[in-house]
Amino acid sequence: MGIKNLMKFLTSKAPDCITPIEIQNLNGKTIAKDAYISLYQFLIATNFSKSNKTLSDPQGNPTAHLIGILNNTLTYAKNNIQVIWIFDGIAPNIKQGTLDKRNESRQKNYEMMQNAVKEDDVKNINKHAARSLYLTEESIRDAKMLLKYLGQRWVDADNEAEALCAQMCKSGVVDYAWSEDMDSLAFGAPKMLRGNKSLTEISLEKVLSSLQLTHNQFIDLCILLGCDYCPTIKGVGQVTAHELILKYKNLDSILEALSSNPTLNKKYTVPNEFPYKLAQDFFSQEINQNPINKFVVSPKDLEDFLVLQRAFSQAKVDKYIKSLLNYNPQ
DNA sequence: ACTCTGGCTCAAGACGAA
DNA sequence: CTAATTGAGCCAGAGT
DNA sequence: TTCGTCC
Repeated sequence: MGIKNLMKFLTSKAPDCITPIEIQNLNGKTIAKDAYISLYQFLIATNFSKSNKTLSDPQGNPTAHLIGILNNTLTYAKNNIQVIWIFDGIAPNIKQGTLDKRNESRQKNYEMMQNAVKEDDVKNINKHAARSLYLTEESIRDAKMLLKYLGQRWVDADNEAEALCAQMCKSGVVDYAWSEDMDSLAFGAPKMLRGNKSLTEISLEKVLSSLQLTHNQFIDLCILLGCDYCPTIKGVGQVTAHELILKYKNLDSILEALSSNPTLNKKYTVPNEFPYKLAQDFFSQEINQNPINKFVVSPKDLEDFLVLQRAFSQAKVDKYIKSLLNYNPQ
């Protein structure tokens, strides 16, 4: 996932492009937020790392991600920040192998959990429950429904949410692309945000000026470091990758140099399958901007859904709605 | 001496009562 | 046989 | 600041 070691590399080679930012300083700003990454964080943090207990309603529908959305929305509303949640569409072919593998592993873990349940093996139940965690269609539907009732905005991306976040930031629809994945920079987001409670801002302009690279050269650097869409050249890590690009200007020339220079060729071995052009195209493609779904707060729907259908405490939901309306007058 | 790699370990969200 | 997350940080070890 | 709870 993401660009391998990019954060580490930037921390050492371009420290001034990374700045901690207080949420108060985002007052009036708009953010495109990668929804799946957030929802997974909520699910995993709540279900996996702590008690291994799943938060759900009596019917077994997960609710951890809904709690996350509620807290998140209120925090942003308090600070006068507009969020547009971006949902992933169809995964690109280039990534399908990884996804299949993940799904298979989840499925297996789910079966193992069922077995553990039969044998009343608590330790294994927890273990495999955690590893079979995934966002179901129903969970996503719930999440979108909740965002709707909360008066939030969301967009379905055709493909990678990450890419659309970056595109929206590039085209000025939003001020920031929020993601944990450093791919956003490769996709060209001028400003990205990471983190939840303690936020970090990363400026693409500063990245490029510190590293003395154009954006296309930066994309080449990301490919050399390692991304989801292309293997890496063995022997080339962060330092060498940067040096090679500064010296040869682009990936084409680097490969040319490697193949024509026996010494270099021996040192750095390019894999047989090295579809770097596909990766380059992928990072620099124009993304279709799908329509933004926009809604208004609906206290009644919120109560029906959360209290009646998902077993949230009436008192908490009331309190929540009250403060949301307070910060977000209709 | 510098760089890359692999193996290891740890934490993983938000709130609020105490 | 075989089903065990992801990433980040840190350190030892190997390659140049 | 820590720790239990959120459903």
